[in-house]
Amino acid sequence: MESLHYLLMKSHGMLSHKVLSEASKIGLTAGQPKVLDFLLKYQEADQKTIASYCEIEPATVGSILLRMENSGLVLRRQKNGNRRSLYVSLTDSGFQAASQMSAIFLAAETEVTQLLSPSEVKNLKELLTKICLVGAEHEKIWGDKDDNKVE
Amino acid sequence: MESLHYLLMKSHGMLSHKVLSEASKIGLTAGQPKVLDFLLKYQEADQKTIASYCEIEPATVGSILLRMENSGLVLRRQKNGNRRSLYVSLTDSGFQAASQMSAIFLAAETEVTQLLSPSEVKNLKELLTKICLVGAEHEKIWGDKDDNKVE
DNA sequence: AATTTATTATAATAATTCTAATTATATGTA
DNA sequence: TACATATAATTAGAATTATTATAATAAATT
Repeated sequence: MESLHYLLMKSHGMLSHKVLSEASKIGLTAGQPKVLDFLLKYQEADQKTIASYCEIEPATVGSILLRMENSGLVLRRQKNGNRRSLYVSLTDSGFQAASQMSAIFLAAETEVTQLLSPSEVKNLKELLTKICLVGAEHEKIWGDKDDNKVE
Repeated sequence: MESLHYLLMKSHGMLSHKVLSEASKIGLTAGQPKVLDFLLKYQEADQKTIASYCEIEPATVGSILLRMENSGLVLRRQKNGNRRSLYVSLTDSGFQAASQMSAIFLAAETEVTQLLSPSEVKNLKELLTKICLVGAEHEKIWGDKDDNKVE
């Protein structure tokens, strides 16, 4: 039996490669799909929250968002007189790209889980969710923004 | 329920961050732990095989191995008169580093699975293995099945 | 044997990400 | 208010990764 590290590296790598291959066809670069995924789900957030969700550094999110802003996918603006945080949201063009990505995510997930039954997929997601909860204790993302979308 | 893509990104990211944080303390950079993991398990291989295992591009493996060779972790040499493939193996120093990494992998896995029972961890690994098998069909590492889907 | 095709690695370049330090802003406290 | 501390984003520079093209070699075909 392979190590968990290997299995996660490989599973994530396979899914991610499929996603990025499709994403590049609609002009998106590597860091952008996960940001679009977040914004489609949560509408808007400051950059620090996006960094935490995407498991990348705040400075990296900054450079990704700069490119996305330049290509018209997102807006960054201040909110409620807070001049320290920048709130990020999708433009119409960004919403369109995010919707396309959503379909791409789904197709890639279907492909990599082709050997699993629906109940196994559900089981897998529940187990992975328990791993994510360990990190969530530090980050407090889960729980205050609750999305009850069903599969 | 979050998407599989998100759950894999987050789980892998959490585990990977813990691993890399420890790896940097023993002088290893981001790409090196997974290569050491492979070599500890399989002793030696050509660069293409390592790339496939690590889910990264062959050219990227080349640059990772160049750095590892320069820092004395691996050897690259020809084998059986084949001057096209380079066979990579661990030096003593590389074996030592790989052993340290092995303990680090284990500790990180234990930490991120702290909310799972042993049987749940086993279950999780089995499900992830089924995902990895889909990729193996294309890569013919673990066996050959003909696949009608081509991109 | 000679030619063609496929494979493996490398080089050069570009893009991405990370680390550390900096700037600006907000919050807390005397 | 003044000051210290904490927070959010950015900048600069280094390191890493991916992409594309090329060289060398092996294998296959004629």
